[in-house]
Amino acid sequence: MKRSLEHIEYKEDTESLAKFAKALGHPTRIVILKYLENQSCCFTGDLVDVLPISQSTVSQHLKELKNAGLIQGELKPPKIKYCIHPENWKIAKTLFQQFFD
Amino acid sequence: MKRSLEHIEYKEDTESLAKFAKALGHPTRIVILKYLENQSCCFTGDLVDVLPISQSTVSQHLKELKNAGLIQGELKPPKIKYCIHPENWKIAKTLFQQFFD
DNA sequence: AAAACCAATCGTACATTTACGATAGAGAAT
DNA sequence: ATTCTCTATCGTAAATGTACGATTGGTTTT
Repeated sequence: MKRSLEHIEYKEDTESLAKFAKALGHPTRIVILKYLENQSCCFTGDLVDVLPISQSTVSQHLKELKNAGLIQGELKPPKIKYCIHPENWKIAKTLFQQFFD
Repeated sequence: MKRSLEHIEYKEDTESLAKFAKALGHPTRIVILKYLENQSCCFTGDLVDVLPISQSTVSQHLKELKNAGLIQGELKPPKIKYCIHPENWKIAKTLFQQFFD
């Protein structure tokens, strides 16, 4: 019985696309990204006001989007300004376009 | 301390996009869908031969893709023929296009 | 009728995700 | 220096995801 998850090798594009897709795989994160697309940028607090979830959960979702490379955070003390990460956003867009032909 | 996960209401398009994205959120499923896009259709066994994972795991991934509506299965005894679900595929494509502008 | 084949499902183990409240830490304002 | 504000992180609980081998069930072939 094998009981430790093995990691399998995939092509880089496949991994990237899956990573981006995974980041998009929660409605809250879709809302956040749509918000950022309209506003171009915003602070964490703005999202906390808009979303029906706690501050810590919003922060967690932002962290995941950041880890996936879809957004970036800039220190604007005492706040943090989040924006779409333009280059990676473009890469993601291209990967999805290619994927769907 | 609240310890049961609440489900929050989102717009239908947001939910749909997140659902499709979630289904795309694993490299194995990306590979399966790419395979289906090229071949147009295939049997479970074909995928088991190609992928470095067990039959039951492949079956599980197929189930998730089916639940997300991205593929459909047709009985071709003793096999099962899987194809892209054209209508939903188109919907997914459109949602991603809209999302990325 | 029995054997063979294919693929779904079951049972299980472990990892990851999602949510919360509480706490911490960095900077600004008093 | 102390207080206030904002947000990340910690700790925790519950749900979901990912993988496997074993089993089951339907269909075909023998």
